[in-house]
Amino acid sequence: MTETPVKPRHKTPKAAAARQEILSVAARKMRQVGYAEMSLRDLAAEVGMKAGSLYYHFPSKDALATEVMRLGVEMVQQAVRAALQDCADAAPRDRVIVAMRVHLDTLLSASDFSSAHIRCYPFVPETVRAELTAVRRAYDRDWNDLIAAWLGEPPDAARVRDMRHALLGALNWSLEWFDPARDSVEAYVASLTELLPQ
Amino acid sequence: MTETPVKPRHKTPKAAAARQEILSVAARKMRQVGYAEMSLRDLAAEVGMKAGSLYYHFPSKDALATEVMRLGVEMVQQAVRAALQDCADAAPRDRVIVAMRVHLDTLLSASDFSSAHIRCYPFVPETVRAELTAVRRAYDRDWNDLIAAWLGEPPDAARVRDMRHALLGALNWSLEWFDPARDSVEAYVASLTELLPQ
DNA sequence: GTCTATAATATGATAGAC
DNA sequence: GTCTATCATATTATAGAC
Repeated sequence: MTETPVKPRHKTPKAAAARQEILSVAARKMRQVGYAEMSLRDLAAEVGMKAGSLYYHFPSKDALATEVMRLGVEMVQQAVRAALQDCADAAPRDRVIVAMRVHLDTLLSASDFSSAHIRCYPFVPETVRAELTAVRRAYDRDWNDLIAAWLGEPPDAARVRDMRHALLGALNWSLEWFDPARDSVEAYVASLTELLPQ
Repeated sequence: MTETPVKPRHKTPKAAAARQEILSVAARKMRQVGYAEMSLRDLAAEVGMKAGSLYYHFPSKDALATEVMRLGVEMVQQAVRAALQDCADAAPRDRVIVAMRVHLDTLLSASDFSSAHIRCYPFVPETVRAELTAVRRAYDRDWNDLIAAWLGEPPDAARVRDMRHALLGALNWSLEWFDPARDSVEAYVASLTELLPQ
């Protein structure tokens, strides 16, 4: 019962670094080509190792994908939460706009993990989706709170949910059309802002 | 130069029926499990034939998927166009709302082809996407016209495009959350209507 | 038109050397 | 920790019988 390291997750620093590299490349591949189309041979080659070596770090392709997608939710959630803390006293409508901007920026430039999650979730194995339910719900709740504060009393759960679906739909769908050479996050957020009732 | 049948596309009525059945099942599978995850063996089994037999009707999996997705755009486009003709004299904003309702209804209940297109397009082979560019652009133009009429003068191409992306994002994203047992197209369209400036 | 049989290839995963 | 080698299986696609 003496001092034991809280979480000796990584056997060595080298293992931790390799694991991180695998996750990063996997996130990029999943975003680009999808879950089913990402082969472990290609992934390993881009990391600089052989397919079999991946199994030292992850027990299965599913487990690797789950980790990528779990990190993806946590990253966008943390980014949005941090930005909201920096404008804690702003008007509720302005806080919604801040959250939209940060969510969008995370998807489009900051995190392959977040965009991989959004693009791959629909077609990932049921067991993987099940493991992501909790983190997804937690992020949904953040948006529900934000939107409820904006819409004001009385709180109408169905209306809040519809607004969340509409806003996140307008944001997440950008993965299908956004071209950094032509579009800007700021400009799109400005257009969306026109749609939010004062 | 005498009367020749305009398009003797189908060798026999039986072939035409089988081809249609294959397309319908493929649309459902693509919507449910995605393009890469749809195996021709499973598809053929659900149609009631063997995998090899599919090649009598389609030269490749890509060609089959292309046809499914092409039909998907045309179906939603025709449904929206028909509805708009029925309210040709309505106010531009109301015509946008009609188009939203019909687009949504086509995705969510009327056409597996349309929903298969939307869900699978991001991860389908580049060659398939290339063949769909023209039909997709045509449908985009319909929405541009509709939105331009609503926003009025002066026409601002970037603003019209942003509005199209926002509206279609809010609609298409419903494939990720809509549950017929809980949600209704009418209710969601009503919520979206609140977001459209008068 | 659909079948059987099979070619050619790719995949996720495992065992054991180093 | 990573490698080589391989297993077991799945895939798209083709050839030819019926």
